[in-house]
Amino acid sequence: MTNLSQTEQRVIKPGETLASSVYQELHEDILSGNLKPGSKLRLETLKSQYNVGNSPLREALNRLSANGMVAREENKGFRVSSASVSKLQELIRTRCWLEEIALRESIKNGDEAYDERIVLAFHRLTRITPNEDGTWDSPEQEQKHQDFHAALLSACDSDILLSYCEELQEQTLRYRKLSAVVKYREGRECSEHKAIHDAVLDRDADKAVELLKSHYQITAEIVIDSGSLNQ
Amino acid sequence: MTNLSQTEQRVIKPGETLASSVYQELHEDILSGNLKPGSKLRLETLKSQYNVGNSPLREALNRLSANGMVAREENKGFRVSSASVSKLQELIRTRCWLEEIALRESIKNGDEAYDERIVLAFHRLTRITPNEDGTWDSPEQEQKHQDFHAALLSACDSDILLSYCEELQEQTLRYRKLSAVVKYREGRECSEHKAIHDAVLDRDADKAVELLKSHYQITAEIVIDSGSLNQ
DNA sequence: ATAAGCCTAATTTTCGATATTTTTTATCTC
DNA sequence: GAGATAAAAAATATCGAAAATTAGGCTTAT
Repeated sequence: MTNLSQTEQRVIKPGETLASSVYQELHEDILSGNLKPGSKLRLETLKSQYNVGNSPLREALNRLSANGMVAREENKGFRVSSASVSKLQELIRTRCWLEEIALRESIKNGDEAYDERIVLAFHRLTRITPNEDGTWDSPEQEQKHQDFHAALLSACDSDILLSYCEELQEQTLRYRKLSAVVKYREGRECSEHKAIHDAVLDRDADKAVELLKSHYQITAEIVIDSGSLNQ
Repeated sequence: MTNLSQTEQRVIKPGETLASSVYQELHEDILSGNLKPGSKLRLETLKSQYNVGNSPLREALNRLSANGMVAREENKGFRVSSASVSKLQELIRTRCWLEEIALRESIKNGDEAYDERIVLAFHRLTRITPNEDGTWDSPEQEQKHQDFHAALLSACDSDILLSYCEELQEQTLRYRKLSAVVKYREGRECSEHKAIHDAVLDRDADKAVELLKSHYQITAEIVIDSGSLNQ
């Protein structure tokens, strides 16, 4: 286990709690792959690594197990939830179903402000610049990518559905990071986003849905083909 | 606050933990309405009422807040999540979307075993008998009702989707119990179930979906019309 | 050899007490 | 009196140690 997001000096923002801070750190370390799928999360180890006591740690782990990042087994503690090809396929399938609904609803309900959110988010996404080494991934760029996809669904008026979509988005991100396919697939991905952008602004729901779904499926296939998953 | 599911003598089954036991008790008391929507959940109070310490209680509350039964606010503790007409409407709308998918998938994938599960669950549902006072609600009967609806979706091969459906089902149950509309709407409800049963066995997905959705919408309207919710 | 039972070490779970934060109450000023 | 400020009270969040559970190794009997 390499160095985690080392908490040299923890800063707890007002209105935050130690537990939520640890939650975020664990969340990042799972997404980034510092904590590998299936690996045991021993409390003593984590306590010293994250420099916290028992209660906030347990609280964070319980919250993580709620959204599928961590698996809990009674009296046997916690472990990072495992990853497999079949789980990824189920994840993508479900994500396509749910986002189709959210996208159709958004296109149906979307007003001028909705269009503007999409245009703006897309603009920011196209403005991202590559790193020195030619790769495209960085936290800021990943955030803009997420923001664009969130904007697409932002006129769906079911917060419940949106929260499920967000959960699935995070799970997907973990797989992408595991396989080091975070790299922004420059040309291809950019044109895919543009096509979705156009279809939504045209209020062409069928086309937008098809484009979005294949966008996810292509990404998933790349992850699978990278061969970093078992089964 | 009336008497909760008083833990005269707590029995912790093997492979269970105190936290999960308290989780179940709290869950029941929220569903049953003993703990009212929006009411504050003071730790000291709960500790003495459920006769447990700090850690298992917090653990249970955190788990409950994950599936929407309890709302958590940093540094301000927990409260039973509030209930309103608009929330119920969002809930039902989302539930219809998700169960439509799960039902269509089930009908598509369903094999002989699937049909048998439905027939069996339906048979058990029709065999329920009224209480002495003519009402129809009891834990066992409610369980059979749940089992029938679960059977309808049981050939959908996305566990993720099914877990979301289950979450929404529990939320819906809370509303039904709040409004005391648990009472099995004898004739009407029974024939609705029969119609769904038939459509599914006929593999008529469109019809089955329509029937299921209106089944949920009718129930929701009854709850709303009962006038026990604000807004 | 193999399986069952016991013992010890490692780990998770729980408790009681302490620290921190929020809410209430009382006081002061304008 | 209204509004702001500060102390007091209440409630939440956290810690460190005790209790309970599980896992692995050892012995013993078949």
